[in-house]
Amino acid sequence: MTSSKDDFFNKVYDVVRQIPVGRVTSYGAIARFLGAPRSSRVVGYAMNSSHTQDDVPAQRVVNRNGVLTGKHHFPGTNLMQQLLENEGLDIIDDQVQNLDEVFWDPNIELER
DNA sequence: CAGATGACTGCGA
DNA sequence: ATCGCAGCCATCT
Repeated sequence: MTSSKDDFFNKVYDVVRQIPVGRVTSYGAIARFLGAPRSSRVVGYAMNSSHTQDDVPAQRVVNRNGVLTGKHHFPGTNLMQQLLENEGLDIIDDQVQNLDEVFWDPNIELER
């Protein structure tokens, strides 16, 4: 099926699913991997619809700062932080620590 | 159809 | 170094 823009969402979900446990990535990295470095916001929008996908660990997707910008979109209040900490990550003040160590860039790991 | 919003990013002051 | 503004693209109202 020749998909259309829906394929973009699908690609986003696919990349997010490939994020290893204990790692995180940024919206811009995913957007860039999809060939749309300027569509970082659209990636976030796709995550907003990620609730339709059960296999999308959206908690592993943070902004370029390593801040859990989308944590407010999760049920509860600190669920996103708890999930990441459960994966072995250190979160302080809704911000991922050692971001350089846990950062997972699809453009590098997947070598585009 | 047009305007506003958003889980972002980069540049300028 | 910190704060603010503009750009970009898809969806929502």
